[in-house]
Amino acid sequence: MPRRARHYWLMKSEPGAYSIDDLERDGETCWEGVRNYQARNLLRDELKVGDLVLFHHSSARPAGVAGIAKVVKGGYPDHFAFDRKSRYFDLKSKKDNPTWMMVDVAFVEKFDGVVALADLKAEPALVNMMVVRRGMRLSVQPVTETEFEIVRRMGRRLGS
DNA sequence: GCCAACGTTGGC
DNA sequence: GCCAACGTTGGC
Repeated sequence: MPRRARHYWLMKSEPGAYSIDDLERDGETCWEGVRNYQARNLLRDELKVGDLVLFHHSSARPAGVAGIAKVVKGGYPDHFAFDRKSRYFDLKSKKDNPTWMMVDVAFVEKFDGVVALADLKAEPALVNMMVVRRGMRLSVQPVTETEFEIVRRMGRRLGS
C-alpha cells in the first residue's frame, strides 16, 4: 500500500506562550488551544504523522518562521477544553463529543534566526502563501511542498 | 499601544 | 437568516 504523500503546514505560536526553543527543549508537545473551526478541521482531518510544519512565531519581532517541526500524532480531542482551570476550557466541548482537536508535534530543526514575514512577502515564489496575505489569521495553514522547500532553504541560509 | 481584519454572538 | 456589536488576532 502506498503511503499518503507527506503534506506541509504552517503553524503559528506566540513565542511568549510557546517558542521553537521550548519545542527543542521538550522534544515534542501537544498543540492545544486551537479554537477556530477551520483550523480544527485541519487538525482533525488533514494533519497526519510524518507531515512537516513551518513553526511560525507570531506577535514577535520580527514575526516569521523560526524552524521546522513534524507531526507525530494525528488529530485527537483537545482535553484542555474539558479542564475548568485551563485557559482553553470550553463549556460546549463534551468528552463524548469533543468540539476541539489537537495534534502532537516534535522538534526537527531551529533556524539560526527567523525568516521574517517581510522576507516571505518579498519572495515572488511565495505570493500564494496564506501567511503573507493581509488579515490572514488562520493558525494552522496548508503550505505546498515547493513553498515549504523555499522557506526551509531561506531558513538554512540564515546561518551562513 | 494602535487598529484593521476577521470570526462569533445574539437580537430581531 | 441578517447584520451590528463585540472580542480576538496579529502586524506594525
